[in-house]
Amino acid sequence: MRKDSRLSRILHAIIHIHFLEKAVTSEKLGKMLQTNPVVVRRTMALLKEAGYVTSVKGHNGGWSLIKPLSDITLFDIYKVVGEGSLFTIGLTDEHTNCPIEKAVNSSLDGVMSEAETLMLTRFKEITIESLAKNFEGESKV
Amino acid sequence: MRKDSRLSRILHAIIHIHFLEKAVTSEKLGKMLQTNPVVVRRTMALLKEAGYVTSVKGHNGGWSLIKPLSDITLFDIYKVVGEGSLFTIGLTDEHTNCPIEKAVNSSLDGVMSEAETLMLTRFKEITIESLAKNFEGESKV
DNA sequence: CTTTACGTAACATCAATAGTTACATAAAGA
DNA sequence: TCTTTATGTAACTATTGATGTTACGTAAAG
Repeated sequence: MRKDSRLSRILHAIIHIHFLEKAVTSEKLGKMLQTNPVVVRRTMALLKEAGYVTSVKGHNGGWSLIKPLSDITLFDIYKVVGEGSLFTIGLTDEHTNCPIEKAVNSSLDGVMSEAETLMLTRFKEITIESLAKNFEGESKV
Repeated sequence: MRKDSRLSRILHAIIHIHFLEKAVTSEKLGKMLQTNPVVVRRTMALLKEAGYVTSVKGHNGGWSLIKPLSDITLFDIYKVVGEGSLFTIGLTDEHTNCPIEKAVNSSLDGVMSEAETLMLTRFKEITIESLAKNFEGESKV
């Protein structure tokens, strides 16, 4: 199944923007992320809507951060990307009348909920700033 | 993203088979699972290959359990379905040279691995028999 | 007024399960 | 032996959402 890499991509982009002095164009971000400028705009639009970045048109335009990375958690960005389930495992018809199916779904759902809670808890503990410090000693751009 | 409901579906099927006296045809299982007999065969073939059920052709044929449900865990069935990642979150190019991307991927991967470990641990703790007992007091077939 | 960038619509691509049709094969039963 | 019942599979199509791409529109700088 094709994966949703928007979370990973946004994090990557936001940290690059953080380390650059000027506004960064979608063109440049596209090269850094190895993707298309339109995809960059589409993805960054989510961040903009959530109030983490601004965009400026025309010469010297591009994307800039509004909030410091220390104020943004992985959970914040996770919410930006959206609500889709975290898991590739799907339950069958959830409005079934079959008690067996209900028991199976309930059990799987319980385990997935527990794992989701764990993940979101971790996401809340991790600031983007801490990610940006995870490669000390290496070239930062 | 389209979900993989094979795990849920196999569990549902295996418990129905358990509660029925005779071998169950793909046709009947299809009705119970609200799907197509071919999809049932395709999915059950995985179970057969792993040695949990047998199939018999011709009159009075169909699917039967080989092992008792108490000997099968949710983890066993999870393995039957296959190795695809549990998460809809994907990492970007994992062979990148960009230290930022590496840090991001590493962090996301850490959280996902922890959650996966939790899930698989739970899966190992849950027998299919326990699922089949989860609806006492209700009609069992 | 030209160039630079974002903003966005519209469409094609991809990936993996699910759904469907069609037919081969094996086993039971008359 | 012939018919019916089932599995076993191949070969498609449908589905779904991110991703990739082309094409314009619009705003801002020079």
